[in-house]
Amino acid sequence: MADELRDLYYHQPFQEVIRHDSSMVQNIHMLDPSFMSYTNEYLHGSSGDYINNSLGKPFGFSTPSPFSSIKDDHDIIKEDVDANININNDGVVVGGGRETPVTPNSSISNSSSNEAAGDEDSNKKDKQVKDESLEDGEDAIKKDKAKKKGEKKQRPSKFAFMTKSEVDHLEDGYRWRKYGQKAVKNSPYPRSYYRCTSQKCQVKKRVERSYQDPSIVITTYEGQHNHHLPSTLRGNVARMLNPSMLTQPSPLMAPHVAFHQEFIMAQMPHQFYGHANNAFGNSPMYHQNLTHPLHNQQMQLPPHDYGLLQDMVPSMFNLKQEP
DNA sequence: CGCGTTTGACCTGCGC
DNA sequence: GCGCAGGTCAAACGCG
Repeated sequence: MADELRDLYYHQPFQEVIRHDSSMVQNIHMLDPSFMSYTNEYLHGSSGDYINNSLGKPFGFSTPSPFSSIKDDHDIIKEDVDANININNDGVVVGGGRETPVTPNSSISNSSSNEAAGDEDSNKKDKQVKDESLEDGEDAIKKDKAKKKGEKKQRPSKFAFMTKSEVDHLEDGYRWRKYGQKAVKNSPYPRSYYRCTSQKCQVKKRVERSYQDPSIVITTYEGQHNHHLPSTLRGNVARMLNPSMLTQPSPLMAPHVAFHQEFIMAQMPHQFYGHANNAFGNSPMYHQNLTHPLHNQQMQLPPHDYGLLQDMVPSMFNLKQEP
């Protein structure tokens, strides 16, 4: 891809998304999956994870996908079939018997190759393999190899978004324990690895700063929480549902943090914030924040795309209670 | 003392 | 097989 083109695609998603009073968090934007693929390749060299998990199309563009040079769309579709998600030629994600329309502006990066249960399973498998190898060296290794031969290692569900923030580790309501930090190739900024501190919860997240725009933090969630928000934080989240919070932020939470958390959770797909997300059902603020950035972006699009926004918002964010 | 961070070592997957 | 890069582990440490 030509360098100018890269720059164009890189900057496109961040055009005037949302402004907040706080200078700390100026805008938040969910990553379009293919954009995430692109940024990761762009930022860190070829990264199979994200490319393989690509869905949909990049911001601000209709067909054809400008990222086809990175990976053939058909390949992407094939891989996402495995993930119980498919994409038709109009960029509509189809999966699990439901259709979720995704506009070219769709910014959710949900690379769900398997759900959290699978994630947990794969983690357990990994541990099991380790344990076995400790118990019985050669046999375990043989078993392991046989497993690997027969089945591809499943990737856990991932969900990435970008945030313009001065803070690296963004408050999102859950408690995280940092378990690693690595230098990122071609970037002066390290990548941090966090794990949910709740027992038996296997959710992880990676946090890194874009070296192209150091004000942008790229957060990638992996897995699904199997527990509710910590109660103290949940109280704050509930408080944020009150539109008056716009002028009266929670005293326990800095305005930018409160805003940030609410925004993240409102945008996050249900599967990633299963329990907590329900709280945002019909919050006026919730809609205000959601439609705003998309609307702004939509201004650059052909009129027919605007209709998709109406389809997308309810399907993505109308948080239905699971039976 | 409990909890979270830091950091070097180690493991794993992938491309050549 | 080798080297590289990403990801994880776990001991040491800091903090409240």
